[in-house]
Amino acid sequence: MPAGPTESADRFERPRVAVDTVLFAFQERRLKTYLVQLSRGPANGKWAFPGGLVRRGEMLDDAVRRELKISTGLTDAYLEQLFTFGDPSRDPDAHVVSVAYMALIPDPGRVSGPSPKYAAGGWFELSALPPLAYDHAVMAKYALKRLKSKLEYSNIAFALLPPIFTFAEFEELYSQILARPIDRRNFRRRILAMGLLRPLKETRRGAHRPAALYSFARQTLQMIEML
Amino acid sequence: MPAGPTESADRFERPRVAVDTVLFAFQERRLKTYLVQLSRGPANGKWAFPGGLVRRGEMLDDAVRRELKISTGLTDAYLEQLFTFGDPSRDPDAHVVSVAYMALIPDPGRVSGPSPKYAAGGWFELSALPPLAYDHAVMAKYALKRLKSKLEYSNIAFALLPPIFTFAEFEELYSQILARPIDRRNFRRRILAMGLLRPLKETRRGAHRPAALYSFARQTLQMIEML
DNA sequence: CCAAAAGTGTTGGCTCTACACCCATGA
DNA sequence: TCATGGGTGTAGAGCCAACACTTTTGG
Repeated sequence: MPAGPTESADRFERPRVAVDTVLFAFQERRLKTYLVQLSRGPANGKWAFPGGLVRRGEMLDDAVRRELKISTGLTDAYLEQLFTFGDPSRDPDAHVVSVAYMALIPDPGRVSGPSPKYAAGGWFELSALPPLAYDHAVMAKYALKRLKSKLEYSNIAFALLPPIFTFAEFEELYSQILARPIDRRNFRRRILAMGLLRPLKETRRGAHRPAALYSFARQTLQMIEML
Repeated sequence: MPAGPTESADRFERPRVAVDTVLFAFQERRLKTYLVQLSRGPANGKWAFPGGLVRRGEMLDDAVRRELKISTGLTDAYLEQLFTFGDPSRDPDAHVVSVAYMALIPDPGRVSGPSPKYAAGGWFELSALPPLAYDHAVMAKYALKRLKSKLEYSNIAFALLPPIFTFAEFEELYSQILARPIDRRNFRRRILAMGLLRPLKETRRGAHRPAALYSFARQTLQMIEML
């Protein structure tokens, strides 16, 4: 005697608490985000950011990490709380208050397929998202806005880049995510002057002139006026 | 046969959702915040920001407005969501996830006493807060930080000032909240150049030279580089 | 030797900061 | 006329944006 959606909703006296995670990675010179395809519920077939209900006694961050592990296999990511969405009609099935997080990782290749809980999972360019469930399109906009603004006044890029990278990769990340061209000379001068990056002695050899390698001076979030 | 705190906590399968509101007003040349004194629960006697549980089917903003009305009689305020606090041990009595809001009003004199739900209520200077319940001291810091930074890149001051004011009052608000001296000439030049304020034709007569009056050009939040 | 990406300086304009005196009024 | 808060201008320094060619390598 399974409960239908409506009856199910009535079983809860209070709003439920969930977390949803907008996971970003920079891959093939593009910012991408990870989505899962729902296989049940009123939004069946639509895509969504991975998320789920918070358990009793669980920290919000722990709930995010748990869901991230289930959906992607990831055990480490930079996490930042974004906003809490509480419109009772955002999920037609029940009153779910969702705390949205942004997660950043340097290497999207490490992500394993989603759990059987979902029909599918994959990376999407932000300009070509499939139809999103609930209010997740709003979350996507909100997350991108936050990421853009943090790029301009913090060293948050460290969470999207591998430990060692070229200056061109660093600059490409900025110009792609901010969606505007960046003056190479001015940008390099400013970044190096503020000591954000640590120049390494090695270079990366490729098809052309070798590129000097850098790593971040600090791997923790620092607020700095950048642009 | 009232339930004790422990038994009460066990009745809920899931975390509960609450809102708490850090209400700011600028009065007597000082930034003040409104606190209520708890008259029951494990934090009995301590002070806290007004708040309460979100009801089923209720928007978060509506819950904030409802609690604000109960605690202060206010029906209008600028509201902004700050952060969601979800540590399960933040309330020793139950797992309560609290969505913190900042509220701004121009006239603290309008606030009426708190509901019988609370032992007392009143305005406090931020430098002299009484012992706060739960994690409300963290909320206070968070709210102040947000207010400071928004003063620097938006016209949010409109929500803390009456419809008509002198430039000296406007400047005093900035220098007090940012806790640093402001160069009167440079500040005035910049603010007027960016068209943030609308000069009125009247002046305010007092004990000394009359002061020109201003109002905000826009009464809605505008993001602008200010300082 | 050619293609492709890496790397490098200067200048003019603009913005920001520092700073001190006169003005208008009521008492 | 005096006390008090209101109101005003300039100059030097520092910062920012615009801008194009040379270098290094692999193929």
